[in-house]
Amino acid sequence: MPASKESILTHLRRQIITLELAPGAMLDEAALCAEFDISRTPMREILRRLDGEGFVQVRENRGVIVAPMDLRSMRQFFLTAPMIYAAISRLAAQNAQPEQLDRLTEIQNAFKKAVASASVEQMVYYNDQFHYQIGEMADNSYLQPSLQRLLIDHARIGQTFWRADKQASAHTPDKIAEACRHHDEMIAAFAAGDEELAVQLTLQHWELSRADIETYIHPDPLALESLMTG
Amino acid sequence: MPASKESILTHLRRQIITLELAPGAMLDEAALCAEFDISRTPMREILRRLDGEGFVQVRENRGVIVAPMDLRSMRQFFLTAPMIYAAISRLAAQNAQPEQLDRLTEIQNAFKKAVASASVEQMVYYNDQFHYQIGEMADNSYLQPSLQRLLIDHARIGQTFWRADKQASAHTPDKIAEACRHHDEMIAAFAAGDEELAVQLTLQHWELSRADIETYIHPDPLALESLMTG
DNA sequence: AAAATACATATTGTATACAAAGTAAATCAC
DNA sequence: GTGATTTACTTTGTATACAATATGTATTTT
Repeated sequence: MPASKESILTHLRRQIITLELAPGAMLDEAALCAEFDISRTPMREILRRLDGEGFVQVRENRGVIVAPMDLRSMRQFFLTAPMIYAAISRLAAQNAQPEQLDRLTEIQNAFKKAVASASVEQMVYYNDQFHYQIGEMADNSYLQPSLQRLLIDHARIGQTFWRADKQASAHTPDKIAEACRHHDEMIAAFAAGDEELAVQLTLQHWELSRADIETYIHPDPLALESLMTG
Repeated sequence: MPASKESILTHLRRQIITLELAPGAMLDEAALCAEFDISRTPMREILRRLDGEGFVQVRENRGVIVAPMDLRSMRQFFLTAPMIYAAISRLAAQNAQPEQLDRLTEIQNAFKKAVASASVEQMVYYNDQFHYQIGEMADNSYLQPSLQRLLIDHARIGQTFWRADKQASAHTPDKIAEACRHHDEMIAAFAAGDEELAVQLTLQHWELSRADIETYIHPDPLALESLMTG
């Protein structure tokens, strides 16, 4: 029985944001057709749609690759993310519908389960879903495409965030627990329609993630020095 | 001889932003195939790509329509456009490459010709190209998709801007001439790398357009009153 | 032996036939 | 006459065969 196109899209998106499919990796059309038991035509349509969403790049006559992650775009990411996230959160606080808040809570519960079971892939996935759902609540078709692109790279760049915590020592505050708390508080802010609080929490949440990524990119200089003098 | 896919894409994009293809209009796959002399497979690929770019909507089993323009999204447009335009302009001032500035000047020259010949469609098209090129100069893959969606609707909503001027009386300042001057000044600001000036000009440019659209949506109340009392 | 060309192979793009889904019209029941 | 159901038809989606393009290998040339 062939898989539905929607399920294949979801599956591939998930593989890409969890780095199961590496940035820049070649996607073999024929292999994917065999894997999901569909013919080339619908599979090609799926790949073009993923291209439109920013997950892959379709290159004329030269196959499809997972969207690459160069350091050059990193700078633009740090510049753009807080701006869009803040704008989206403000709109979400203005426009959130009850059913959407229920869905957000559902996702957050799934996220908490992932944290409890220490499953990095699940954490990455449900965290992404959480922020995607906030985008849905913002209900702004102009900002959504940018948000989606930011979330793809945020999930991939921030991968270390969820992994690194395993090594957290007793005196280090638990980043994941803090991120999780942010989520809960954000849900409350959206439900209350408190724009300012929602934006403030979003920026705190961003800062937590940003700082972690930065230290990963620019490791503690002392550690570097000890390597050189040791 | 069949048309190239790229030329078909350009052609359809242009028809959509100039309103030659009305928002919500059904696109007949078979008719398009015949018109451009290609088979369904590549035409379908073109339509899905236009969907990814926000020009059309592909609805499962129910055909393709030109992206609709509802009043609901209008509000989001007014909210989002200045924010994205300003951010894009700032980045363009930071990152503009000489060849990109040359291209921008070329487009502006074409735009001026369109103004001189009073061709509304050409004005709409080259104005769109002008702002799209600024997006290229900003060199930010995260913001670009949002900009593109804004430009599609800006071109369509703002259509009146270029048309209405024909009726401008002697005492009304010429909006089109002013918009054209903005363009020239923006090019200079980008070339000089003057971020603040670029942003300021962009917001002025936006305000000119915004005010025009607003008066079109909310016509002079006195005129309305005279209709009721007359 | 190194570079360049030509050939073989694999992969991507296109056309078309077939299947499935949706739409509209006509018939039938009430 | 109105509403529901069936049937014909149109449109969309999928599979597959064929064409064009790219890639890698072997052969030739210098």
